[in-house]
Formats: sequence, structure tokens, C-alpha cells
Amino acid sequence: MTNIRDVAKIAGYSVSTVSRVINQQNYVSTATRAAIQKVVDELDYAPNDVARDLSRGKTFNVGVVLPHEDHPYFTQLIHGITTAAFAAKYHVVLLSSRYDADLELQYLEGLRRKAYDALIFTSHGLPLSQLAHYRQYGSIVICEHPRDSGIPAAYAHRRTTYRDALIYLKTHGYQRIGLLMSRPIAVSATSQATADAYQMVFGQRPAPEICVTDVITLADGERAAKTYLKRGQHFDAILANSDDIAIGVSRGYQAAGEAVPFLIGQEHQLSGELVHLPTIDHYFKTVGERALQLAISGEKKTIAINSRLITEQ
Amino acid sequence: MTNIRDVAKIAGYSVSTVSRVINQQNYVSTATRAAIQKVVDELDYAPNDVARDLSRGKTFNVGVVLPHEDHPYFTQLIHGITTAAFAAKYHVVLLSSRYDADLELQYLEGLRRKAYDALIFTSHGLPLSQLAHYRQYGSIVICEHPRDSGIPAAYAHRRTTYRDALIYLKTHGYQRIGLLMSRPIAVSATSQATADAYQMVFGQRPAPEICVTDVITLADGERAAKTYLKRGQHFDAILANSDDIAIGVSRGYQAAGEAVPFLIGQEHQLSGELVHLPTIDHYFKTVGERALQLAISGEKKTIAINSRLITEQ
DNA sequence: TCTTGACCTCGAACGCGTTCGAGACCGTAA
DNA sequence: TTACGGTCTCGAACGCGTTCGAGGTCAAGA
Repeated sequence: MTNIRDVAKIAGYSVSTVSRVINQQNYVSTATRAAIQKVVDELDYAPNDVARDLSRGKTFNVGVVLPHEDHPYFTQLIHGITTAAFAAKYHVVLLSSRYDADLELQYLEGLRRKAYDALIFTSHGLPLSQLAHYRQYGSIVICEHPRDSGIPAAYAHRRTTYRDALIYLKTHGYQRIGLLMSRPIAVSATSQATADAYQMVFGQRPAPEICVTDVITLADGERAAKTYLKRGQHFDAILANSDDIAIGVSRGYQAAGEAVPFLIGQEHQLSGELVHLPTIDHYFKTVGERALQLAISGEKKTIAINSRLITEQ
Repeated sequence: MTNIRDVAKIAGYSVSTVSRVINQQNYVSTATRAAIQKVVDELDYAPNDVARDLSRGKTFNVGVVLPHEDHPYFTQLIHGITTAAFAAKYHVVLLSSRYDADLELQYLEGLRRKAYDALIFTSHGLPLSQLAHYRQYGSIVICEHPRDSGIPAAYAHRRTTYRDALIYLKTHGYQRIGLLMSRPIAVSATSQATADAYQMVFGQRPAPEICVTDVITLADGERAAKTYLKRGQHFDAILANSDDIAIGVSRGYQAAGEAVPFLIGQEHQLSGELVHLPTIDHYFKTVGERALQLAISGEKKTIAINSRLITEQ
């Protein structure tokens, strides 16, 4: 493999002059530039990006930690992140975590080892304090409310919209509400926002038995419906954590020959549109764009993107 | 930032011995290992991944070129790729292309400049011959039939299943078939497979007027239906290029108050399942896994994954 | 005429981990 | 006792581009 020293030697100039030619910098005479360019072309020389990254001390890589690849939240977020990364000439490195603490730690170590300039956690299993500890090694951005961690964040401002949704249900006469969540309230900011909104509207924390957690897919929605039925619980309405999941819930009730509660979905997915399901759009693409911008600028900001309740579609 | 030389100096050992300790290699006495480890811990030293990549001449990065992030084909493929990459301890770098030739060239140059060990093209705008030219700089894998390019490939074997689908239509009495495609037959292997299957079943190439191209989203499907209606063309059945798109077609006809032709979708999406749409599953996750394995092993193979026609769901 | 300041080019140090060849030491088999 | 082989450690070269300080040239302004 030919390197910059080969080019310099053959062209009869110093390495630094060659470097200035390939980086299109000033202070190279036209003749010299042409002579060096000729050798570069003849030798089919291209600078080594890894060496360049090493000497510049920067990789232009942003690691994106995501628990699943096939969930709409992450898909939309990734779309926003890659769009913004592309515009800023950064590279997006996908890091699967499955909420595994060891893996997340490995990725944080990657930041320490300079594999990435910045890390975006679309979600996380480790405590925020541990993420915060790694900020000394590089920029870290999370996609949820940072609490008291001080970590820069871009996230969907869910609570207000969840409140809107629950108020909507209440004013339409739905009193007994079931809540579906991807993760337990104790560990998930999203689930907390749901619980907080519930408290605002109904004056108390949601009882544990009205919440079903670990609901991710349509099949989980179906399972949740069966769980409710098996327990003999009755609900007027259910706030599902995605449109697909709401569809699953609907199927679960139908399969059991029971009346389907009123449903509200989330994510504004095609499936919900098909059955005219009320939903909440969190604008995750925008969240992703903002997260990436924070990550590369190093700004210590918190950006909340407003969600929207969509009751007619 | 502390480096391996600092550790060596403070520990009183040579750099190579320290290297052997942090890489858990043999030929270090227990006492030495402990002494060095102590200094490593005290200094909070972590090796620099970029320097390591440079000296090893390998990055463990695989670039994945994809035209869109929000299309099910790519989402499923990415899922397979990240799954396999994770298992092999490789990193997936997402490269948006929008079929832009300049961008694709930039990514190929990235291979030449050692930014990636390998490149997977989930789709491409550049001619295969140009991709083939860059194989001298690193492993390249495509996700379609490689024709005579010799490029290693993992792809969905579509033609046979398209034939099955068209035979299914023919035997059920549907004679006049419309074909929806994401890209023109001239540039897309997928569209070619559709046309080839059509010829096998109906004995002739599909007439240009029965094909609508640039159909990517549900809205495009709706538009395609309107195009057909505007032209006064009648079809007994339409082979759409995704379930979502088929739904769009259905809407287009319904909005115009016209009878909806029999529809077959693709990708086995949730939307199709909801309306019991016949579909074709291409197993793109598997394709992605195989593509990544080819990319990192450097094997010069072509792997075709069989698709499946699903007529009852 | 002297100074100042672009302009051009060079050499060497720097960023940092890996690896190979060599040397020293010790135990065991011949 | 000589040899061979394994263990342990070191120094230096290597992978490769960037950048800073220095030095030389030349023209314009004082």
C-alpha cells in the first residue's frame, strides 16, 4: 500500500508539502501542486482515514446505542439521526444493546477509547449517573428527560400529551383506564411520564394492576389483553404504547369474544391510520436530528420536542 | 490523555510488556502483570482504538450503503446485518445514499481509504462494474444477483416466487396484471426479476404501460392507482411491491369509487396482515445476516435466499 | 536601503498501539 | 556437560497523516 512518504519521495517534495496538496491547503505553488498531483494519480494514492483520525484526534463517528432495531421508536429516531449526521459529515455507528448493562458499558468504554467522538443513547439500562460519569471522555446525549444527571438530552415531551390523551378519555366518559408500557415505571422515563400524567388527571398514581409492562410488539398487545381478561379486570379504555400494539390488544379482545375497550395508540403508525385509531405522534425523527446536533456540537442543552394527540384520522 | 508509554514508564516496564498485559497475552510473569495492571488502574488508562486500528490495519467497521432508512426492505436488512455484526464483533456504519452516484462513490473511496473493512450495498445507483473495480480495496457485497460482475452477493431469490405469484393469479383467472416497482426495469434487478417472471408466465415482456415505477410509499401506491384510472386501463390484479403500497392502491381505487383489483403485496408487513392480503415474504433479515457474513469472511460466494408466497393469513 | 510580511518548502516531532528480533535466564533431556 | 526449548522482557521499527517551528526567497512599503 502506498503512503504519503512514497508520494513525497517520488515527487521529490517533503511529506508536509504533499499533505498540503491532498488537503487543498494554501502555500503550495501551482507547479508543485501539479507535480505532486501527478504522482498521486500515478500511484493511485489515497490517504488512510484511520491514520488521519489518529493524528487529528477525531473520528467523526457517533455511536448510537439502541435496544432494538425493529421498533418504530428507534426506526424513526435513527432516521432523524442519520439525516442530521449526513448533513454534518459524521458517521453513524449502530450499537445494539438489548438493555444489557455489560454491552452498554462496553459502548461507554468505546467512547473512552476514542472509538467514537460522541454517543447517543436512544434508551438505556444503566443508571444515568453511570452514563454521566463517562461524559469526561466525550459527548453523551440521551433521548429522555435527564433528571438531575446534567446529561444533554433531546426527547419527546410526552407528559403533557399523555395528559391531553387522558383528559380526552376522561371527558368522553372513560373512567377505568389500562396502561401498556414497554418497561417498568421504576426504570423508564417514558413509563414515568405516563404515570405522572395519570396522576395529574385522576389524582393518584396508577395502580400496579392496571399497568402491563414489557409490551413491545403486536403479539405483546394481544397477550396484554388476555392478561387483563384472565384477571377479570374491566377497562373502558386502554392507552397503548404504539398503534401496532393497540391493534394487538383489539385482536386479543376479539379473539376472546369480548368487547374491545376504546383504544389510543402511539407513534402514528400506518396500522393505526388504517383503522382510524386515535394516536400520539412524538415526532421522533425531529428528536433524532436534535440529538445528533447536540452530540456533535457538545452543547449542554436539553431539548424537549412537543408531541401531539391525534384524535381524528 | 495518558498513553501506553506513560504506563510503561511509571510501571518501570517496556511498552511491549504493557501491551501484552492489556491484550491478555502470554509471556508475562504474574508479578509483572499485577504491577502493570495496578498502574493501568491508577492512571485510568484505556488503549486508543484508533491507534490500535491503525497498527493492526483493520477497523472492524462494515459500511452499509442504503438509499432510504424508512423502507421495510432496508429496515429488515439492517436488522439482520446488525445482528450478525454484533455476533462477530464488527461495527455497522450507516451510509445514506439516496441512489446518488457521488455519494456512493464517496463511500467506495472510504473503502479505499481504509475507513471500512468492507462495504455492503443494500442497493446501488452506480453500475456493478464500478463497484467491482473497488473490490481491490476491500470486501464488497451486494444484495442482489451479481450478474457477470463477480461481486459476492446475498439476496432474495425473487424470480421464482414472483413466478409463483403470477401463476397463482393466472390460475385464479386474473389475466390483466398491473406491476408496481420501486425503480425502472433497466436499472433494478428487482424490477427485472418481476419482468422475467412475467415473461415466464405470460410469454412476453410486460408492456411498459402496465408498469408503474418510483413506487416506494403508501402514497405512491395511491398515486399509481390514480394513474391507471386516469389512463383508462383496467386490471384484474396488481402485484404491488409492498403490503403498505398495496393498501395505498386499494385506497386509490376506493377514493375514485372504483372496484379494487385483486392485490398481492410484498414484505409480509403488519398492514397486509390486518386486511388478509396475500403477500411475499423475502426473509430480508436472513439476507442481511448472510450479507454481513460474506462481507467479513471475504468469501467469494453468491447466496440466494428463497422467498415465499403467502396466500392465506 | 532596510524592514516587513506574504509565500513556499522542509524536517522532525507527534498521535499511539503492535509486533518482530534479540537477548537473558532457567530447567530438562541427552 | 552441552543443548535445546520455553519463559520473560526489551528496544526499535512500523503503520501513516498532521502540524509546528524554522529558514529561505522575493516584492512592496518606509
